[in-house]
Amino acid sequence: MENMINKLEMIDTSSLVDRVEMNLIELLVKKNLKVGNAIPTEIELAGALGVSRSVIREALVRLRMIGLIESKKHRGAIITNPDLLALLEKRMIPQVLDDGTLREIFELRLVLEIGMADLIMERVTPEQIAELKKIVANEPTHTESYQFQIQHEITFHGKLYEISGNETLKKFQKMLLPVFDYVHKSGLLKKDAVVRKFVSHKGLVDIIEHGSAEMLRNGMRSHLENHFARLFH
Amino acid sequence: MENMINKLEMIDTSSLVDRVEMNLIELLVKKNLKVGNAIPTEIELAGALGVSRSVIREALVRLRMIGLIESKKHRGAIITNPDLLALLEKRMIPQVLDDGTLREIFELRLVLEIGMADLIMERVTPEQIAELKKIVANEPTHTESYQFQIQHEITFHGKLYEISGNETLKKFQKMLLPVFDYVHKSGLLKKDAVVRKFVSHKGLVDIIEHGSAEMLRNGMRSHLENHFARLFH
DNA sequence: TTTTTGCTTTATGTAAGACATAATAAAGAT
DNA sequence: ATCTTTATTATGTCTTACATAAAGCAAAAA
Repeated sequence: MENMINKLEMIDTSSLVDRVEMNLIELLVKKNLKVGNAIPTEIELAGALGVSRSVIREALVRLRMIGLIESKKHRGAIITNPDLLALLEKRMIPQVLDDGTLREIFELRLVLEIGMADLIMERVTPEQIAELKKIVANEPTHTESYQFQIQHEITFHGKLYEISGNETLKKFQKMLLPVFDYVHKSGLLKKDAVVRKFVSHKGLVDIIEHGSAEMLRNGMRSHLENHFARLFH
Repeated sequence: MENMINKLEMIDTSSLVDRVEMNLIELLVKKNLKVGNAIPTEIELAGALGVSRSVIREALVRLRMIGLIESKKHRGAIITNPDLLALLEKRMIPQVLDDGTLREIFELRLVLEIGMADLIMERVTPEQIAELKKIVANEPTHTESYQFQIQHEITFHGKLYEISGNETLKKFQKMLLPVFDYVHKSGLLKKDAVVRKFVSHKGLVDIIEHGSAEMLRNGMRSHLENHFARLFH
């Protein structure tokens, strides 16, 4: 009895749209279509695959949602260079993420900022160093509003992402921003963490100008110490 | 003339589905629905919003694609906790990503692995160290097949992601795997890089067992030196 | 009583046809 | 040649209809 059941294979329970979706992705990949190329009209696809237009439409909506195509109203769709993260951004609604995930995303930021030291040191230009100096010159004092201090943090660290020269990384950061704001405001992290300053923004700039990647990694780790402390205890 | 144009407001060019989509997201967020709660049927939603079922369906497809809801066939949809990266995974089709993005994603891996040193050192357990030792004990020699060596790389580094205790991070790695494979096989990176071994897997395990986060960061950076060299020259 | 089988209900999956509308191209007017 | 009008076309939206899978329930079988 048991072994009889085990012999049975899962039967394909995918819907028509599921198969059409796969079919279309395959088509796009196989045909090696370039960015900007138009894809056939809904009616043509429906005819070619022998399904109704509603099925095609639904499959196309999916492709659009995963960023494979871009639809122009009343004009059809074209292949697009998937902006990997623009879409993720839509899903980044802190209110609907559970606490564990929010925490993990917060960790991810720390990981990224420490890990990108090599990219920064390799690619930073003198102009960018000047810009960084200008930013830290306007560093807010402790007496200024919380919101203003946060904004300054974002400006400084955002600049670092920019210097990394990795667009994907930068988009990632942009996407994570609302989460940080939310995590800070919510009670997710222990509020009563020590607010000691370790390596300051200015210290980081000094390292970028005169130091090494290794020094920057360690400096950044120290700079983020408060955050780590709040995560680990 | 100019100031006249500036006074004009962008007119709303969104489609009905666009608005219904926003409406539904708002509904879900506002009602503070919990994971697992069912949402009204398509017909009810169509009635309530005064639009046709097809519009509702299309909006629901979008919500499903961004992971806000999960549909059970013929039974309706329920709220779900969005798996941030499951969707991204679908878009990770190396063939449709342009070279620049592929390169950036490759960099991202290096950034992550260096940056996650602190998470590893904070959370690694004695059992996990034992597992790591087992993995490096089976290290393939240079004479074994390329594919086998790659597989071993994945096993080892995958374990590190696991030890980091950050599920989001781990999913991220899983998602990036096909890209690495592709990047290696394509001519995107200079093939003739020095294939010198710096810190070995075994060296990393030693650090994890007896060293510090700082040492692990530096060790990992050294371990990945070949990759960096190929990126930076 | 327990288990199996079949029925009914319900919501979604799929189809087909119709018309509205916006973007573009073609034709016509100046 | 430039501007305006008019087709043309593909998508956007609506409607209706029917097929089908899931779930619960009732009837039948053990």
